[in-house]
Amino acid sequence: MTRAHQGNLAADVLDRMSAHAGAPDDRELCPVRDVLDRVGQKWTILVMVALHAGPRRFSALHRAVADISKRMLTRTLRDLERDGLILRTVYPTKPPAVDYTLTPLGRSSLEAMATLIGWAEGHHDEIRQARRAFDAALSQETRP
Amino acid sequence: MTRAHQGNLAADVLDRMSAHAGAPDDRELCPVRDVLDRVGQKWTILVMVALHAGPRRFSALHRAVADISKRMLTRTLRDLERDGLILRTVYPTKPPAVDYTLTPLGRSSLEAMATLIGWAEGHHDEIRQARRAFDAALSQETRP
DNA sequence: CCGTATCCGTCCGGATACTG
DNA sequence: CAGTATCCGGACGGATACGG
Repeated sequence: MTRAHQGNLAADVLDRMSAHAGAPDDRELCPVRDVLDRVGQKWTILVMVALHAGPRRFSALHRAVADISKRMLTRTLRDLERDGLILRTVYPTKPPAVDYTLTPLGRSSLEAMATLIGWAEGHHDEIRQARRAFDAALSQETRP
Repeated sequence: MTRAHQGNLAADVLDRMSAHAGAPDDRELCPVRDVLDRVGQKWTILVMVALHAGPRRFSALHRAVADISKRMLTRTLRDLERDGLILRTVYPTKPPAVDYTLTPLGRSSLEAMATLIGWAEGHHDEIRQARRAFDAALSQETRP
């Protein structure tokens, strides 16, 4: 009775969610909103993944993520640091160097995300196919 | 060599992501963006969870999610239908009735989401604590 | 090197009113 | 009942320029 095995854990979580599903979840009360909003932010995942292999400096991250602006990289890193998912270290050299590392909390969150990422990879084709079918059906009823 | 066991699967996914991390992921190429953008949408998860227990009608969903507007409920349902995650069925009664059901694809995606939801529940306190610490440290250096 | 400051367009999403 | 139509504020996020 310590811990359900993989298969039923999901159902367990979902059942608990169904219970208080209609609550006015004002972020303080709803962990799901709080966490998933962050995950949904445009750059969060990419930055976390870039950090997965080890500590990275600001400029290294800027190169790794490629099409992120400095502004958005800074904002994303600040948010993650504030949530305790990454650690920011400043070395008082000249010019100063800064690096970012995943905390244990950050690593565990990344592993939770990996489940979803894996699902995305595995089912992306099905989704794209469903979309094409939907769009095709739509344009046929509009202009027969 | 067929398939890694649970623990290493996450690392496996992440390693593959690290590889092509800097690609100009224009949605067609990057399943991660594609799927996670949807997950990050404000109402997606709540609606999916509401559907978890079984088929629901439009008005039932409207009550279940509580503070969603009809406009946003409609949009969310359309998006999910387009992606093949839910199925919309119209009964030509008078007035018409419509219900929504998770497809097998939708159910499997919900289970992937449940991992993240579970993580969120388990670590929300740590995050809130990290935030308080961060904010406290910030206001001290600004006004000592 | 590592950011902050400022400006500004875009789009998400809420409120409201109307329809078959 | 199950939506669509329209309006609109505000947040998200990019470009650019500047600072320690």
